[in-house]
Amino acid sequence: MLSKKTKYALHALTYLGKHRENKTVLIQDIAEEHGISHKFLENILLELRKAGYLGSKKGKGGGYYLIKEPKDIPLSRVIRLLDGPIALLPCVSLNYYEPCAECKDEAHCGINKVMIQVRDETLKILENKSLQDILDEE
Amino acid sequence: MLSKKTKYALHALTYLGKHRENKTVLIQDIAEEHGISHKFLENILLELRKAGYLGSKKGKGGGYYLIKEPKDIPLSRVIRLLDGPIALLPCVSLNYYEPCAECKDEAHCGINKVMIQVRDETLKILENKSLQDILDEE
DNA sequence: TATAAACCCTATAAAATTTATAGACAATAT
DNA sequence: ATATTGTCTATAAATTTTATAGGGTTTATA
Repeated sequence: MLSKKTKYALHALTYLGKHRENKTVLIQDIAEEHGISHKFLENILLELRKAGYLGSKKGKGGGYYLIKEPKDIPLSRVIRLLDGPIALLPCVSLNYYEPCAECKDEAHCGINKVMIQVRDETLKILENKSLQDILDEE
Repeated sequence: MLSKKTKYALHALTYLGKHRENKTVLIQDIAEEHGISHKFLENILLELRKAGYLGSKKGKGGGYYLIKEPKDIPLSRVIRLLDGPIALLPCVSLNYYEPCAECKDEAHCGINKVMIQVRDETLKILENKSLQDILDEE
């Protein structure tokens, strides 16, 4: 399951995607819309900005806005950013690889091999779904 | 990522699958093979037995053994049993459904709709990979 | 029939992670 | 000037995961 962080990130991105005509959107507005903590959301939006998905403007009249096209924000990226690996095991993660302590010989581990296949197929799904797909459904 | 519980379960199932000629296998043997806690693994094997994947025999000469064909143990089942939902959000889980607090109107939530698609495609993968596939790779 | 081996079961503790909060700081419009 | 709004880092609270503990029950076998 996705963490609340990722879930809130998706809601925030969706909200921003639906309000692209506005120059900026307040954290507060998104937080209120979904009944989530302003401060918690703040940290999430900050991460999204640092990752290059959002722009921001400080001071009165400030706020956040999307700086990428919704079609260029795949779910895989959002999940990796906030939740970490998409792979089911550390030993098959492309971006967060770590060996599994309990595995003596990764090269001959059937679990490893199968999980690589699962990872590749899962990635295909999550790379092909983007914020645009979410917006299209709203 | 899978929990250690699920990961250990997969290792145990693999071990049992590779030792089907033996009548029984000791918890201790599996635990030692992978350097994991005997007691922790005990609880996991118990769950696998209660779920109908393993049989056990008490007393001297006892132990665990597979009672299902490896091809009839899909990854989806093992993951659900030990880790819970496969769906990325509670609101799209088939087996562990719960509404999302921050979502006002599930029927018109694009995130919900897209996650249903992701769930269905993910399920296809995990239902089609079984313990047999792991064994075939060893 | 005594004994040791092995799983059964429930409870609890420890560790790690996730979720949430706090508060001082910086930029900007008016 | 002042109020507004994002920035950033630290810490606390809550939850979940991981691990341990220990007394049962069953069974083979000497």
